Amino acid sequence: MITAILKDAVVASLRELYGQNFSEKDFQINQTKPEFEGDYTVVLFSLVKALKKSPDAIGSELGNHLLQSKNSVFVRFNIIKGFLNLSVADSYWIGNLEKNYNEICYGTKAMRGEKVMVEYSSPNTNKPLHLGHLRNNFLGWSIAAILKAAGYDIVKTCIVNDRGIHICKSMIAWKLFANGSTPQSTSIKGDHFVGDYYVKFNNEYKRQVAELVAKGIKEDEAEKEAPIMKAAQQMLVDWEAGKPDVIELWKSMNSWVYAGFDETYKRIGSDFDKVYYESDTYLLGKKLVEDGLKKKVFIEKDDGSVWIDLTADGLDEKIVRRKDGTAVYITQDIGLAVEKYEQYKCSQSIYVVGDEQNYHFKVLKLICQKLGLPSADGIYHLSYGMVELPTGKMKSREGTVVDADDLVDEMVSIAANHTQELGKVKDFTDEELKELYETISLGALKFFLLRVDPKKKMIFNPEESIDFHGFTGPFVQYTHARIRSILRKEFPAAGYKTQDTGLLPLEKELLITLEQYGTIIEQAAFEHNPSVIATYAFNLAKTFNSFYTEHSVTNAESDEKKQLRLKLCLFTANSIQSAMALLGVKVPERM
RNA sequence: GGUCCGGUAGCUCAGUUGGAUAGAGCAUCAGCCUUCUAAGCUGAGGGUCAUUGGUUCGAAUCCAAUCCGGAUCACCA
Repeated sequence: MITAILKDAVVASLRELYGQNFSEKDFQINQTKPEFEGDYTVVLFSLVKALKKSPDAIGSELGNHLLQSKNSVFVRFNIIKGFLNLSVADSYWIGNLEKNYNEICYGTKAMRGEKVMVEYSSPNTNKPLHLGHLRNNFLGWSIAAILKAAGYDIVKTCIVNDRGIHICKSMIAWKLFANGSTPQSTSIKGDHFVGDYYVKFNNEYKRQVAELVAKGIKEDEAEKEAPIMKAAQQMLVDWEAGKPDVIELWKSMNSWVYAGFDETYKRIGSDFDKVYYESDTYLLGKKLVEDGLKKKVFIEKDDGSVWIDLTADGLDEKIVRRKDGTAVYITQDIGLAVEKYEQYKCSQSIYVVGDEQNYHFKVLKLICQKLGLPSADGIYHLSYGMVELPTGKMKSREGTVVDADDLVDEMVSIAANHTQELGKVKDFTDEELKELYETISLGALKFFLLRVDPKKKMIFNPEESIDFHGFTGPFVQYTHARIRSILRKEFPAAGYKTQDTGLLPLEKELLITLEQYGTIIEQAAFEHNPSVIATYAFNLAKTFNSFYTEHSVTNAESDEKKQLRLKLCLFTANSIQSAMALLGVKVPERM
């Protein structure tokens, strides 16, 4: 890659010129700003002190030396105010084109034999998926794809929170209000069906609390005493005791939810290599508490509860076992971390979980380290910000949650309307149209959620539907479709070797952008950040569109140019397709 | 209160191992379809990078203080 070549060349030149050893970190390489001549720039200021020379003197000596070095790919240079601007030979860019224009794996790294686990999605089984889950799912899936492209073996997992008081609430409400109805009998998608009973529980609960308060009972007292809440708590006890009718109801309600989730997962493209269920894992970690006590990492208090003191690390005391001997959330996670490690031996274990749990994962990693677990150092919390509405956080109690299925449906219908208005695919069959609408609408949605830095919370305004113009998925998809349209007319001729005939500015700009793809994948993988890929795909499409309006491909000035541009088209289309695939976005042949 | 994260154009976001005149998209305005798909292209306007001070050749970027917003600090998960 050119930036790596340049860095090495500068280090070598500095050594030969001045007899001093510098490293890549002692100077900076930038892409040259468009208003100056050149392709890449060496910033000279940082070398001034060590060399005791003016930036201009270093620049001219370094520039000349770089040009004269053996096999140099640099052909010209100029120095402006301490910046050494270098021009790269056209033959370099054309060489990269020739080598990779139809290389499907372009930009990806060789497998390095290292396994990484990505846990994402992790839903509760008492309500359907919402917009926040979509961000989680798209992020997790994309990070897995990016790391795979960067040469890691990937294990995708999901932990299903299928037990606890939340699911008991849905179960109680179903028993009280459903009269035996089911998703089948009501034709409601299973996860929504169960979610509706969760809502019914809360409504009834609120009513009962209000009733008790009206009778003169204090509010916090009423919240504990409401019969429906007591029933839910009793149900949790019965569940843990394995009471057959409770278990049976729990199984069937969960199975309804899974059927609903599967439908959504299939539609949005989420998949997992291994699914863990909390009902299987919630007892894990108890043995580790014993070990921790022996190692004196944990301390037992008088009431029998077990704690870890993390105040020395700037955190608080944290409970790891209740006084009744039961495990808490963090204990399960310690246990599951060990189980995962024993099963897969991954060197890194990524948890895609919202930033509200930053503290939890800090504690988790620290405890695992103190216990000396081999899995500890590989724990990485990929923390992402909440998706908020312009009015603030989404709240299920206030009915401001954006439902995932509804949102996808709405996007599909917008995509359908828009496509029909444009009328470019009138010859498509119904089947093809349906597929196209899914491709465009999910492309818009995924791109929208992934183009923002995961760490940052983001605002979604349901009033303004997600755009199809500008920095969006459909923009990139459209560019791809346009290119494929050219390639259907004509394809690069076999065995035609492109000559170095002088590249036009837009041709070169496109080649430079294409050359950066490998570096971009590395960066996205290193940062665990799909937005790097989204930005790149957009820039590539934008650059191509400028080229496209300025220069004709099939009616190029010469055969020579036509072949060059056909290869450029194929190279760009392949790269767009590949980059978008890393985001989980498909690109259509026509739209 | 402790800890952590954020504040960049009217809106949504890039840019933060310190580098050239702070960039995109949307929205607004002005142009471009007899030529490979106008979901496109070209251009214009729009900024006290929250505030103040410091570090230095150079600060949106680093440091300190302040203001504003958010998360978290459960014998919930």
